Amino acid sequence: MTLTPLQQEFVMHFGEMGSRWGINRTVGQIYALLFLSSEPLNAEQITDGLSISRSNTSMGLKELQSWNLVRLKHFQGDRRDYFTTPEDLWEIVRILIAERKKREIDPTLTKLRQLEMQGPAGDDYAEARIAELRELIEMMTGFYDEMEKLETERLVKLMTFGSKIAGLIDKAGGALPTLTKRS
Amino acid sequence: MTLTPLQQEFVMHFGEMGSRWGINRTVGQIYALLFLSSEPLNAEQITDGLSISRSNTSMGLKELQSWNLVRLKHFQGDRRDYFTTPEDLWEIVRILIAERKKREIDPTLTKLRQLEMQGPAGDDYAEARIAELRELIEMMTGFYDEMEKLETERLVKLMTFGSKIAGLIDKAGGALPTLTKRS
DNA sequence: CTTAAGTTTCAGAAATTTCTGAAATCACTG
DNA sequence: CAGTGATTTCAGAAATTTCTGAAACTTAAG
Repeated sequence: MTLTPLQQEFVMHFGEMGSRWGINRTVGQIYALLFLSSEPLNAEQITDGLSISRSNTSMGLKELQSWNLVRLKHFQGDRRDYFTTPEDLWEIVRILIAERKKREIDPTLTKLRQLEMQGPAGDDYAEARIAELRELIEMMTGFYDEMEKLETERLVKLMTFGSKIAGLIDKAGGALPTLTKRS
Repeated sequence: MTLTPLQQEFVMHFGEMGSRWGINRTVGQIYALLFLSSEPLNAEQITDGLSISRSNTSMGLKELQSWNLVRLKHFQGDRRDYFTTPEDLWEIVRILIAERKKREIDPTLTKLRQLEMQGPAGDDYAEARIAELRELIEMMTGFYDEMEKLETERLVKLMTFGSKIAGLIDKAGGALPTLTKRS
């Protein structure tokens, strides 16, 4: 299992970006390799394609599975697991956003609500700030839920509207809401 | 500088979430503390509020400044630097998204374009996959650029449209585009 | 039941990241 | 321009994360 120079570069890049994306180098590399492979790969192929230890591959695949980013495949008469990434890139994007929301936002929303439940703490500014943050996050996750429901076709349409968007918003909802604050 | 229990919990939470957000514990804590403080704080107040070393505070503040997440303030007759977070939460959101895009997306887009420039590498599947990924990222960043331009009022309106969004898209852009792929 | 292929777990090694205290730098004041 | 208060830098210590090899586990076949 030798990688082409193109695969090499792509895989290395994903490895380097891994830490910025909240996964580790190996996980990034495994994902990149699967992403570029037209055929599903098994753990051994990944291990030697990336020159890492077999156990590291196993950990990485487990991590990718917990992210829902890989699909399992089997072949007749071969009991090894084979892995792929979803063909449809939009599905990958949806998964990524959903998982990041789950890991990076939901816990904080829960915590903010919990803090508000504890009742007045005698620090009006902090309490107001927390409430405001909670409201903002709720608005954004509400919007996310709506986008999530849209079929890919509609999403693509929305994304390609370009500068038409502003006019659309104005036409749709009547007057602009009154502002209560200025930054 | 003693923190109230509310501040304590909030600060600790941001510290714990820090690593998931791509910053370290201290940076998360410093930010949380500033976020809840109605008054700007100087490095010493932060240092002893969080019981960390003075140099760690300095590093953390530098990091936050590189993220554009804090504002510098000065007082008459006091030459120490005081720090705050922007009052307007929407501004914070905008900054966060812009910075994450810069760190997590732009380098990859650059790399993908560079790989395509290198010309045919004799791996059709990988090449197609890379092109497809590049196109998708371009579409998404194009959409981001549009959203970025919107004033907060319009953004809020869009976000609160809820289920009206789908209908709006259909009405605005004529027929749905034909699909070329199914996942 | 035994064997063997495949996979996962886990304790410690290696690497990386974060944090500290001391020293260096900066910049204002008298 | 010396002195002082504030801040930054930096080398090493501490903590955390990642990676490995060996052992344990799982499952199917003979």
